[in-house]
Amino acid sequence: MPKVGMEPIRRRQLIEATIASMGERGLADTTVQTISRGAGVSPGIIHHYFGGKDELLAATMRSMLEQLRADVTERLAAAGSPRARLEAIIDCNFAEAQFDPRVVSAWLGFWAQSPHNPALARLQRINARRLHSNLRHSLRALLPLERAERVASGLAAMIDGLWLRSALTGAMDGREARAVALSYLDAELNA
Amino acid sequence: MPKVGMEPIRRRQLIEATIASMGERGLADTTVQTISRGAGVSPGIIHHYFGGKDELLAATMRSMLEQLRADVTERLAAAGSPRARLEAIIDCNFAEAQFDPRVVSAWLGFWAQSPHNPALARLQRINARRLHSNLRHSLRALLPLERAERVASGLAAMIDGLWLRSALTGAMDGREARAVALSYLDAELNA
Amino acid sequence: MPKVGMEPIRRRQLIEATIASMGERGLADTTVQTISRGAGVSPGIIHHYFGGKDELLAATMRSMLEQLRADVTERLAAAGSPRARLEAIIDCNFAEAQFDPRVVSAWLGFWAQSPHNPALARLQRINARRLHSNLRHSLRALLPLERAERVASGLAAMIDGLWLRSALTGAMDGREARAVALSYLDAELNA
Amino acid sequence: MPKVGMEPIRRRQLIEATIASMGERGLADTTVQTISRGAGVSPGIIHHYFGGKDELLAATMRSMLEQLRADVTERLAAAGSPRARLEAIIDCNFAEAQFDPRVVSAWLGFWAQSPHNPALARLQRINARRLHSNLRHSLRALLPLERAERVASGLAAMIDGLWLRSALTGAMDGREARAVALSYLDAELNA
DNA sequence: TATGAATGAGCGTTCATTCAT
DNA sequence: CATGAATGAACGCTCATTCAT
Repeated sequence: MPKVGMEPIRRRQLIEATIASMGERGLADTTVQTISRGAGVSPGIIHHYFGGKDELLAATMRSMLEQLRADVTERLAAAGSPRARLEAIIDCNFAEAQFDPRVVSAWLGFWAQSPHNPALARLQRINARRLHSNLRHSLRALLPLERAERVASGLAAMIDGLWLRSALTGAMDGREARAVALSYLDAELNA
Repeated sequence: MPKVGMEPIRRRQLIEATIASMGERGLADTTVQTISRGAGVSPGIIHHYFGGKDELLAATMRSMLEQLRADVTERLAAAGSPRARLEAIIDCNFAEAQFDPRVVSAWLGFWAQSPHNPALARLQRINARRLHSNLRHSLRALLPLERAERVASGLAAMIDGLWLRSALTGAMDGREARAVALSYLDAELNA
Repeated sequence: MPKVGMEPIRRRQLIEATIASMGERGLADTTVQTISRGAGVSPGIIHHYFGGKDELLAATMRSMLEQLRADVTERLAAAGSPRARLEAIIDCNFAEAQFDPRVVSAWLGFWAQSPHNPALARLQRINARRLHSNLRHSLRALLPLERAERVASGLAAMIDGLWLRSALTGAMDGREARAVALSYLDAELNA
Repeated sequence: MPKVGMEPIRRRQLIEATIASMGERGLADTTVQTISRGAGVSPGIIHHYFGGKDELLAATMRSMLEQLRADVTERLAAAGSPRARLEAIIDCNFAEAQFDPRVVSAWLGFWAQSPHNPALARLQRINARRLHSNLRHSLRALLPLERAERVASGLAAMIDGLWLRSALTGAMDGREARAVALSYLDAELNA
């Protein structure tokens, strides 16, 4: 019998190595070699388990999205009020795991590539819609429709923007980002 | 009989072609060939005028930053109050020229690359600081120090985030983005 | 409890799958994977039973030659005259099993490879000699030496050429090929 | 001004090197490296002038076909009778240049690959039709329709078969091949 | 000033083969 | 007896860069 059950282990290893390489070098300089070397395996294994580099990149993005989605779902279930739900969403997006510089840098690479790669664009669109829809749903209980829409767009943009600036400047951690976003939310709710 | 005075013309041509290629294909698929073909010149000319691809990319980013900086400077000079200055900054960032999808997409590429390219990182840092500093300076006249800092960070993040989402989803134009940002500003000023 | 007596079954399976793959894809695109998938077994099994791809290819060619040789031997034994013997040789070479497009296409691949592969070249040479010798032996009873040699060469070339054109154009079946070859034979015998 | 007029020189160089490599190693072991090394240029040049290996292979086959076609056209123009025309066709196919072992070996590679490569198949089909049509046209003046068809098929097959056996066994030169083919022709004409 | 021919390192991918199970 | 995970060399190809003209 062959060595069995390696598939999920190898897939996880390779996805982690992809995030690490994107964080260190950026997407442009992330090659099959840098990934496989980082995972301690041979380059050929990527094609064995993912069929090619593109599919590994898509799987990596899917994995990152899924982790975020699972976090949000769990925290939303425990939230008792619209305000608490909004706070939960913000908290999840700025949780330490999501604010890991390597993860944020990987996001940045996917963002830049997605307008030119249908598979990534699709994932990106799904995520953007989910964030906006989650925000709008909770805001609807607290604000009139039009303002709820606007604040949902603003909060979504601010979340992405805070991530972005953290990737670019490194001059902000999750706690600060959270404070800025909550300050915005409260200002709009109290306006 | 050599043509003289071609340098500024060629440099501008090549920078425009770089933005166009980055908008159409993304940074990853922008090559010396796509740029030179877009400019209607030979690949060798890039090295003649810029020394190499990297320097052309940096020059392109510099050019985009300079256009934005010039815009802001001009508009700030005409603004009579702190509130008007803040509005001018927001207006400039969401002016039509800055919101051109090709330009936004080029920005996205530079953002993704800059953590791994010192020349781009330097330019990016200067721009981020200028935006933050401009915002903070005007906000200081309207808010206490700590809140001014926080709102400056929030507004800067929101501006970048709105650009980002416009590049990724195309579902927002400059006018809407401006409204969202101004709504945030007013909410914080009135809080 | 190991399965015993699998060897001849597996070897036959793999040889059949090799012919099928060469017929469908050509030798150049026939890989250990296409063969093993076609046989419904794992790639490793080829090395278990044949030691490697090259030896499987040689075994496949040997198998095809042997089938032809056995056919010819049987038909020659039943032939009562030199003319009948020549007809038997032609018949065997254009029998339906030999004219199967997959088989002809496999032959074509071996022909192209054999000048650069000693094992295949050896098999090819043995076969070419056997055909020529069988033809010459029967022709010697009907023609003077020099003409017998020449017609043997001509018939051998025509047999291979008719196979070849059937592989390349598919515009000829065994019956037609047989008629062309017999027409040649009779023309030379009656000249 | 750039080094100019290199294109036809380089294309010819690379086509010659392709034939040489196919003759020495066979199509299967002919790589971009073996070709470019044989031509004394860098591997990248193949993509510069031909776009890729496949197009170089097709251009090589085209070049070989064109040489044969030009030969035949010239010789046919000088032939005064149907018999002389047939002889001219046979002569051209067994001319020394066409019987060069490297050229014959290259043909063999193309034959084996053409059923699986539309571009090669098209060229091969055109050539097969031209040969058959040339033969039939001249034979029509000497034989009834049905026999003319049959002998055309037979002669075409024999020409290919003699080439093939010369590639496989090396035991025949153009002069002998010519004699065998003419013997067949005369036998059929006198039958 | 400008060309485009030419290079060669490095890319993603394929594949025959090995081997622990 | 049989698997399929894993390797690593070699493939076709891309691309920034150089340079003779």
